[in-house]
Amino acid sequence: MTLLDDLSARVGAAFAAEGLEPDLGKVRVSDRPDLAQFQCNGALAAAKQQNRNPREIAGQLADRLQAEEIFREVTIAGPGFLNLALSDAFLADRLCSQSRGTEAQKENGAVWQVNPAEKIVLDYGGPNVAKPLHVGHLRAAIIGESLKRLFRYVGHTVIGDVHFGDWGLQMGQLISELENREPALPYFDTDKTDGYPDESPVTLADLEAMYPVASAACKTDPERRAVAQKATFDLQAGRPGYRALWQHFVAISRAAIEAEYDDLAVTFDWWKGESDAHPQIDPMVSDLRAKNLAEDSDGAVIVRVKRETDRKDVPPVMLVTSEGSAGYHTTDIATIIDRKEAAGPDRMIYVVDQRQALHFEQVFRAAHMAGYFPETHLEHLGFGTMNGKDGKPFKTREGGVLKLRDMIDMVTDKARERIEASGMGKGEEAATIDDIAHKVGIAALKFADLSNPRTSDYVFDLDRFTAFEGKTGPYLLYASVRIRSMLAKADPTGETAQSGPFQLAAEEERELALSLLKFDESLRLAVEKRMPHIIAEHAYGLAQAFSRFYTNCRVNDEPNKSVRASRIKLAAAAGEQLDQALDLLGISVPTRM
RNA sequence: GGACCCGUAGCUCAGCUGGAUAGAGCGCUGCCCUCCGAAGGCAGAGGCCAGAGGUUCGAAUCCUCUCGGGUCCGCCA
Repeated sequence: MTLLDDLSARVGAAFAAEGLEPDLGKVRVSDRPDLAQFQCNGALAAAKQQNRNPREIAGQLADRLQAEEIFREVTIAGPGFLNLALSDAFLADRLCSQSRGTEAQKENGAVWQVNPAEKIVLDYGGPNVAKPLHVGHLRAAIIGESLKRLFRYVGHTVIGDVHFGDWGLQMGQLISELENREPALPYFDTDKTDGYPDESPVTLADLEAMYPVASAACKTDPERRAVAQKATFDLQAGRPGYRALWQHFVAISRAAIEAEYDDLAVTFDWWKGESDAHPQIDPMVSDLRAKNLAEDSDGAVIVRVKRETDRKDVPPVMLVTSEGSAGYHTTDIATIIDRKEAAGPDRMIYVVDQRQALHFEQVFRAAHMAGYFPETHLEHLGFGTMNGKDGKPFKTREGGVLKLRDMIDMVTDKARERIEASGMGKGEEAATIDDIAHKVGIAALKFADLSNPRTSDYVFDLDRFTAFEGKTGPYLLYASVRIRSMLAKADPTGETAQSGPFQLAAEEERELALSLLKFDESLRLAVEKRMPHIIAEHAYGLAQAFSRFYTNCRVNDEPNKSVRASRIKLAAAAGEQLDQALDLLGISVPTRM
């Protein structure tokens, strides 16, 4: 139970005792920290329902609550707000059990656990063979990785799936492009059915160069397009040479893409591709026909998913095009079947650009109608675009799409500049500096992204993101590193933090304790709303609370031994929770800066 | 044409299941380093919450309309 749930239950009980609805006792963090720590506005609603004076109701509630030991002070204010302050003993006790809990639950969870726990397939990839990752993949990766960690931390089982684009027309385009360039290769010899070379005939650079050429040619030249379609068809039908070639393409692309994701500290459990769903497609189309859900229309096969209650136009799902190929609706529905068979999950969640919202709605409806998976357990979590300073989706100076690799280099270089300018890392080896610069750069990028609500667009601003001051990733890393370095000096053995009670006498100690205790509520909100920025906010608020504490409370040279021990414990708890929060955002902290 | 999202401080953005004096970061002004690394701390200036109506004891938040910006709307995925 989170702290707010606990308080709400207690206040709700007071409402019930007054013959009022207990739900009205909902407690939240006060929006007037100068007046109270927490507040409850339920007396106003109760007064409305019963046509009574809100201040009178609030007064009766306050009398009841004041009798409870956990409240230091319960007052009424304004039209009937209940203002609550908790006793220091309760805060200390609660903090103590939270710290113990964190210690004891390291393996299986957090200060707050979901109930019931689910098995979730989380899709946050979507890279394609032969196409380097670009900024469009960045947000899915960053947000998805964070959600994966959050879900796991609170008890869910999560399978992260990259959903590799390894199957469509692009494959035929690449195969036919290579056939044009090097027709003598054994893969194109129709008499041959096995014994192909183990070594790929092309490098990653070749592949990445071939794709745009092939793609452009197919757009302008119908003949080229027909050849590519034929190659796609043959590949899918199992032509041995094409299959062997395809495996090379997939393998070299995957290695490159996986390395880039690694750079972002983003990992996947499954590297399944669209090809894995392919065997499901034909039976699925037959099944949909048998269920009278699929119908012919203009030479194509479609599934109508529009509903009477729709206010907007929901076009049908394009199952098979008039050219006879499966579209991406089809692949996505087949993937649902494949995932269900492979893992039997309770839920499937897609972290994909907001602009795909209609697509997923169509797919989910079709899957639901066919009885493949309940629509209520299929979620599309859309996200906004990362824009340039002109407010339009981020482009390079030349107007092209920025590769992720270049983006990472850009932030890393900037981070290195900042580190050198600030005199950090002096005396460190070059390799260490490189590691720090990389971590700082990635933290800058990730925190800037995750501190915005998932659904919002935001503006990419390199200087702002990489600053060591303010609400940035580098600042939080710095805060974490400094807490650790301070503790190493004050409490080299780490023993102090293990024993002794928390003593909360100074206002800053109390505020830091409160900030630490709000973590559970942030976790719950972040998980329920699927919004990592709530954790980012919490991490920053915690760092601020720590700064105030550290500015105003002596630690190392505090003469009173038990006060000193308590403060060391507080600092250790803050450091630990800050690192935990950063980890949930997918941000790794360097040991030194 | 239809549907959805968004207009909050000079800038970048929170807050939106209605509640007290609308918050944060950057930038700006003035103070503050005898814990550890000034990362910051304290004080301050800066807002008709796009505009107009409506519901309500109470609206940045809910409803309607207007203006401005963005996105999507069956055969590429």
